[in-house]
Amino acid sequence: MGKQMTEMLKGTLEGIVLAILAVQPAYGYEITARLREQGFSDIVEGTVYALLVRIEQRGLVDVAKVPSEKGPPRKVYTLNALGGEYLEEFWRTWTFLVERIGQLHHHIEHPQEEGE
Amino acid sequence: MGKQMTEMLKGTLEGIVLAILAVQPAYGYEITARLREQGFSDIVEGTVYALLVRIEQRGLVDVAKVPSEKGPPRKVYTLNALGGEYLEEFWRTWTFLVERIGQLHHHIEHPQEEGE
DNA sequence: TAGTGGTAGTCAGCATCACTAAGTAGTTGA
DNA sequence: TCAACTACTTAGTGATGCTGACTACCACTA
Repeated sequence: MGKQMTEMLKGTLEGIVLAILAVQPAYGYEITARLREQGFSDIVEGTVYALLVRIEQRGLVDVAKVPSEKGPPRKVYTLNALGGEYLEEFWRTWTFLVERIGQLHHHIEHPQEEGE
Repeated sequence: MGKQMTEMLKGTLEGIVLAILAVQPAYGYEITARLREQGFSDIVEGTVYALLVRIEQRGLVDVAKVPSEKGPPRKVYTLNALGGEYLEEFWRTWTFLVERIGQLHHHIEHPQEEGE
C-alpha cells in the first residue's frame, strides 16, 4: 500500500499473525498467502518469516516440522498458552487505540457535539 | 502502557497528531498535554517534539513562532493543504486496517459464521 | 538432460519510528 | 537565589517491517 501502512503494521502485524494462528495452526508460506487474501497484498514473505522467528523465540508459539508434498518441510506454528495471553493483551491495546482514534475522527467531523 | 502500545503507536501517532492539528493549530507542549488528557498517558514530550520536526520537514504543517506569557516562545503548528491530504490518506489506511483486524477478531469469536 | 516454476524457508543490511535521558532557556514566586 | 513550571532540542537505543538475494525441494516439460 504505502509508507503509512508499513509504519502502521509495526506492532499490529504481530497481533494479526497471532490472531491467524489462534484460528488454527499454520506455516509461514501459508500465513503469507492468507494475509494476501485478506487484503494485505504488499506483505512480503521475508517479513512474515522474521516475525515467526521472533514469536518463536519469545515462546508464544510451539513449532513442529511437517513434511510437505510439494517442496521442503513446513514449520507449523501453534499458538500456546503464553501466546494466547499475549494475544489477549494485544486485543486490549488495540481496542483502546481504536476507541481513542475513533473519538478523534468523530470529533473532527462533528466538532460542536463534544464539550470543550 | 506497554511495549505493545509503543509499537502500535508507530505510524499512528503521526496521524493522531495531525488529527489534533486538524481541529485547531497547536504547539508542542500543548499537544503533549492534550494527548495525556485523551488517555495516552505515557507519551513523552521528546517523542512529540521529534514527530513535529519530522512533519515540518515534510511540509505537512506551517510553523509560526508566538511569544508565550510563561516561558520561551511557542512554535505553533498549523495543518496545511498537503498535511490535509496526508491526513486523509491516513484515515483511509487506518480504516482499512481497523476493518481487516476487526474481521479477524470477529472470526475468532464466531468461527462458524464465515464461509471457508 | 536441462530448464522453468511453484513451494518453503533463511539471512544481511536498511530506514523509520517511539523511547530514554539529558540539556538549554524563559518566567514566576517563595 | 533557588525551585517549579513552561517550552523546546538533541544524541543515542531498540524494535520493527522492507529489500533483495540466496538455499533447497519437487514436478513438469522442451
